[in-house]
Amino acid sequence: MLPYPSGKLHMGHVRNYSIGDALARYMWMRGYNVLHPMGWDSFGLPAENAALKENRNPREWTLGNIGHMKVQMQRLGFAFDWSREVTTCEPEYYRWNQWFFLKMFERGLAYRKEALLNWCPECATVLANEQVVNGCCWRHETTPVEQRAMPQWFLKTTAYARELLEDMKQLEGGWPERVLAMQRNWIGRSEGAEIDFRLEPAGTRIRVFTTRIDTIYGATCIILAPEHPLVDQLMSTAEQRIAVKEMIDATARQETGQEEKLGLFTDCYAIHPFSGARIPIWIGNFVLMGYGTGAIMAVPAHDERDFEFCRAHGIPVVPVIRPLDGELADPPTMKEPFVEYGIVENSGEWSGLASAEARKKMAAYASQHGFGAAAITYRLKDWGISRQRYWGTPIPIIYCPDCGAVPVPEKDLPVRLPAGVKITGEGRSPLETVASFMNVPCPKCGRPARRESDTMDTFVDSSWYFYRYCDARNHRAPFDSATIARWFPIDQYIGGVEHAILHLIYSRFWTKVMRDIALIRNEEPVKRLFTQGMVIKDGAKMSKSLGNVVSPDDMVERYGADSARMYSLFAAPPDRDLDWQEDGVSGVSKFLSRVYRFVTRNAEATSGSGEADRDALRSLHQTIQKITTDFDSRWHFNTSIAALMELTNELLEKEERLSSDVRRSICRDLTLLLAPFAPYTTQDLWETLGETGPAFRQPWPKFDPQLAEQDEIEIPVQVNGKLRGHIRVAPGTPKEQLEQLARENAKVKPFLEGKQIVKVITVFDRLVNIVVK
RNA sequence: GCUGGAGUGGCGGAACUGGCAGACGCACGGGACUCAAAAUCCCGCGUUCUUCACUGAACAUGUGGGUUCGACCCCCACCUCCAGCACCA
Repeated sequence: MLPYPSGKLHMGHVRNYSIGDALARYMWMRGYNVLHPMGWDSFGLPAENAALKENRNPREWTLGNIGHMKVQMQRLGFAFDWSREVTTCEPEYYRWNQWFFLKMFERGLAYRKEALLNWCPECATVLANEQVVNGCCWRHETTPVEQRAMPQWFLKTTAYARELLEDMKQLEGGWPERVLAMQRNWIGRSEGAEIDFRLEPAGTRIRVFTTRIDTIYGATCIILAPEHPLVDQLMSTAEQRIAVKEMIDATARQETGQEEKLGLFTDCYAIHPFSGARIPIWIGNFVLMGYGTGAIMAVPAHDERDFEFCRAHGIPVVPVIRPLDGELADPPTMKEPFVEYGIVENSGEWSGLASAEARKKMAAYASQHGFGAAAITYRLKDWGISRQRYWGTPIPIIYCPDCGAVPVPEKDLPVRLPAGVKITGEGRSPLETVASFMNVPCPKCGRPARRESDTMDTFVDSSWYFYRYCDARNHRAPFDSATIARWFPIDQYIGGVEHAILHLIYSRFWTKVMRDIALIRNEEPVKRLFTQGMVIKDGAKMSKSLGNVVSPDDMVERYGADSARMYSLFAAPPDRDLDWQEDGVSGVSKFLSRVYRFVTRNAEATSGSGEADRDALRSLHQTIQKITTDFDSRWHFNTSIAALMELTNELLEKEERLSSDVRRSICRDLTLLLAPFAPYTTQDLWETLGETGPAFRQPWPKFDPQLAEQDEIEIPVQVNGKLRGHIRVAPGTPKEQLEQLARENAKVKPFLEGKQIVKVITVFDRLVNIVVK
């Protein structure tokens, strides 16, 4: 066995794949043709960092790892079509990643700019936003990340912000509400207005974004983010600049949730565009450069943060919104701002209007007079895809001293990763040190130029791997459009909720871009999404970074692949978190052994009375119905498996009294019912039964309602809603008769004596409830 | 604070459309087989009371109300836990 780091594939993955695999097998048995792309994370951070530590060539190492992971998955018996496997770390996949990048570059959807990046001094590398936890590196929880300014490539996801948000309507019902909520929140649309304040006396405009233009007469100062471009101009002395720098540093040191609102006065003033008043310009650390315009108008009377800031720095509070059921607040006695809508007051000609109306009219006025307009702002930011890493798709750009950033011509794709690169861990892109890679002639003018040394984020790979899977060996295009039209959008996607705002936004974005370049016609990649719960171990999510993983290999060793897989489905419904308690696996293992023994000893002709045949067949068909329903509607595989256990228990009890023919036919159906969950056991049994071919390609057992029908049912009898007895009747017994039998029942009678029967509620075939007084 | 979700035995969980609460499994206790152990099989297993016993009763689905013949399920208020976002103007 190859060596590999702790649990590359762990029970969290196994659970995820077991759900998809069970469903795929079931769909096959129901006669569907199923394409089943499986993604797994085998590239990127953990692999590269581990390699870095051991100072080995990441390519060999990672490929070995992928190979091992594949072995693990094959050992676990996932019915994935390996011939279509998409390996995203091969030059052919790079080619198409680069091809997409060039298409986006042509359309202005890929651009380069200087940006602040998260930097972990411990790892000596950059981190993506999502890898920063509480201001620290996710791998070094006590090491705060630093910010480093670096030029980097962005994909313009913001160009699709509106569409990504609006198209979520198409996903409603098919996607879990919490994922939609997270995406809505992440995209963060807010409707308001942008307003220009003139700087006095220079006349430079400061643009602010507000959702509450109706409160603008209450604006008592302007606050700029410390990183705002105007700050340099307004804070011209050395002391002032040092003060700004200190503010930025102090803010960086603060812990999340305990921020203090720091402020600096600029000694400058701006002119209020509505009232003409002269208001001071401040710098505040709570104003974010990354949202809106990086500058706000502070309305302390009607915004909590502004209130806190202005009170702390002695800036006046001017109430201009009157509550619908109250009076305009009195500044000296105000304890908190009034943040709701109300009636506008002290606002010139706008006084007396309702907030909602004032918002519209004031924005229109600003627009007419050229100092503002209604505006919509999104929280979503463009996707920074540059990584200073060896392992990834090289960004196909060449920097020429004369021509600037020149895209690599399509005919020269793919740009391959050079071999034999030493990973130094110094935090610069490893490719930078490879002269043969870096130095190339400019594609435009032919003079010496240098390649881009960064590689792409691995989320680029996962954004479209499932498209490629449908046509994995295509060398002329990323995939064939007609093939995609046949398979897309994906009917059912299954994954962890941790992808809600990463992979699942990126792949939606990628789909929209591909649609716009006429490669595909579907607008969304995934019609229905299922998010399985996490696997919890020792109170925390099972994950590589936390090191609390349970290796599937150990489980396979001890209980077998089928038991490990089945337990991951049995222990909890798939959408709920699963607390990993290893003790439970033995129960599933015992169950499989019982089935195995039952089927193998009944595979050949046996003898038996046959008096229990009817009952056994009834239970079998009730089970078929139950599992079929579970698959078709709600995927509660835990109850499906429980039903199979119940059936097996009953069959073992009745075994002696079953005829040979019935035993054999039940063995056949039982084996098939187990096929989606326990592939190895099933296949073994299938062959033991003298059958050939894969069990999971057999037709799913057919439910026969006549065989499932009960001859006699037990109906509960209640008195005043309390259970007092049961009556046994044939199904379909008329209500009158049920009522009669209920009254005469020996258990029930004592509760009726001396009482007056008010009424009797009889639910056909279900229940009788006698109401007495 | 906002958003989404969850609270049922010692534990994981079941109860599908408002109709027998605790399926199935784990753990535990008792027994059979065995020199012994493992494996396997059988029985018991919410709490309290009641009966010598068979049995029977009351109370139980986070808390408090409500609707209903009947509520784990629907409505109102609250508590706790988990997850995500969080100075978003």
